Amino acid sequence: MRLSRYFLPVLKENPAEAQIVSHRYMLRAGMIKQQAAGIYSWLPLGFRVLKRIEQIVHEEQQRAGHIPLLMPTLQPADLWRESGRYDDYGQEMLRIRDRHDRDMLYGPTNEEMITDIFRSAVGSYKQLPLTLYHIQWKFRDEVRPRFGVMRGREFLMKDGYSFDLTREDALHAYNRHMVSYLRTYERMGLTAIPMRAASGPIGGDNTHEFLVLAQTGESEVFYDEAVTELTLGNRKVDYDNRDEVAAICDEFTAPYARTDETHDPSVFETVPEARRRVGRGIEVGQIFYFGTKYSDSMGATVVTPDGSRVPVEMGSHGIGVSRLLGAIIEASHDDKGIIWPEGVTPFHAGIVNLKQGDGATDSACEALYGALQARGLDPLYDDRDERAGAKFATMDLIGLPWRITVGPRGLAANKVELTCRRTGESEEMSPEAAVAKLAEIYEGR
RNA sequence: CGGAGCGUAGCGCAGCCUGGUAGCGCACCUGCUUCGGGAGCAGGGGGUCGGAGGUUCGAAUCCUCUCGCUCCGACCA
Repeated sequence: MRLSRYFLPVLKENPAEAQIVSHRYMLRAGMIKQQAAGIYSWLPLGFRVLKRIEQIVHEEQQRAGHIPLLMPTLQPADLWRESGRYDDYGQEMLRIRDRHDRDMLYGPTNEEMITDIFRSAVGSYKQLPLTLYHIQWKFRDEVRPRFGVMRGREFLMKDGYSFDLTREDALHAYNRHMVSYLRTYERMGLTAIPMRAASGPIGGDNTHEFLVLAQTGESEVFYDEAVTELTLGNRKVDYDNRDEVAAICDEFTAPYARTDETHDPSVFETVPEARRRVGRGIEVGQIFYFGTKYSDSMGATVVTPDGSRVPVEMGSHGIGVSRLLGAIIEASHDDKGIIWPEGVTPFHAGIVNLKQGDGATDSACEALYGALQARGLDPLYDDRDERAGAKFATMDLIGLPWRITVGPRGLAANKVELTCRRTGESEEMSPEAAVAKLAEIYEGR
């Protein structure tokens, strides 16, 4: 993309309403625009990142064997009357009436609807296991939205629903989700720690929240530092192998890691003092096994091998897709702006032309731009007629992980400068070498 | 929903107390100079002061109502 033809409305000054760093930078970098309290337009740069995150979530869900579909944002109230939640949910649920006076709602979640889909099409244990998911906009009419996309009213969420015959099968689905989530967050450059969560009124015994450590996090967290050092890396995982999947879950849940809701000081004391940490975290996902709550009340049953009929064992598993942008920025920024992890960056690299209009630099930049694209990369070429300082400031703000600086001085020796946003380190090399290095960095991503 | 505050140009703000025909910085447009970390000079465009009603000769300013947004608290992916 050529910046001169793009739509990137960056702000030099901080908007007054933004309190936390991710909100400030998302506004300043021209990623979002607030349209009402907790409701945002996604401008081109923000939209790109949102789509990258969404893509990673899709890939990892499907790798785990989960099947995508898409349910509507608006739902009929009757489904929710069946489960009893129409009355339970309270003011957070946005209720709407259509022209025929039918009660509708803007879905805050989809358990009822997915259960309805399931019961109308599945009747036998032979069709299990099944996990269906979608990535769809949700609405929760929060009393007090804040922190930009971290706590909006409208938000994009991946929610998946597992259906199994037995509790044991359902726990495998639970574990499968845990591992797929670990991989998902890792690909986004995040350390998200699974922490035992409070089961709440639904009463399921198995639920974990995934927390990204950040000073601005909403929840206080207590953990063994050892948990932050665990990674999946390039491990191959066979998601059908129960023991393997369970072993990974054991590995990642063995060190103490809890939110204030489930924190147990007496257990925490058993962690060696040098490794005990208290911090704050941003919740970016939750997995939940809840058994037959909805299948019971809504009649989602299957016939078992012995001919009897039982309600299916269910779980629901969510990732806060739009919230992740905020979480990633909270976890990865400096005083100049955002620092995108390579896995989610809106553009792979920025090209800064230091002397727009100079024949040699212009053509060198054009050549680089074409060469990067030929290698399958997506560069942002700052071809505006701006001074160097302004171009650098913009690049730093929008946080592309790599920058190629092209000026007449370096070009005289056939050199451009490749700069890492995260470390600030620069290296001079030929344009060809810069392209080759970037291609190598992004290989496999 | 309890408490506090703010709506004046695209963004950040002053002006309001003490009514008298709206201002500053950034951004934008034109020209010249400048050109490796948000340039300088000169000129220029842009605002029914959130909305409605009221008081007054006269309202951004005072009064009433209303809408929107923000912060603290309770609540939440």
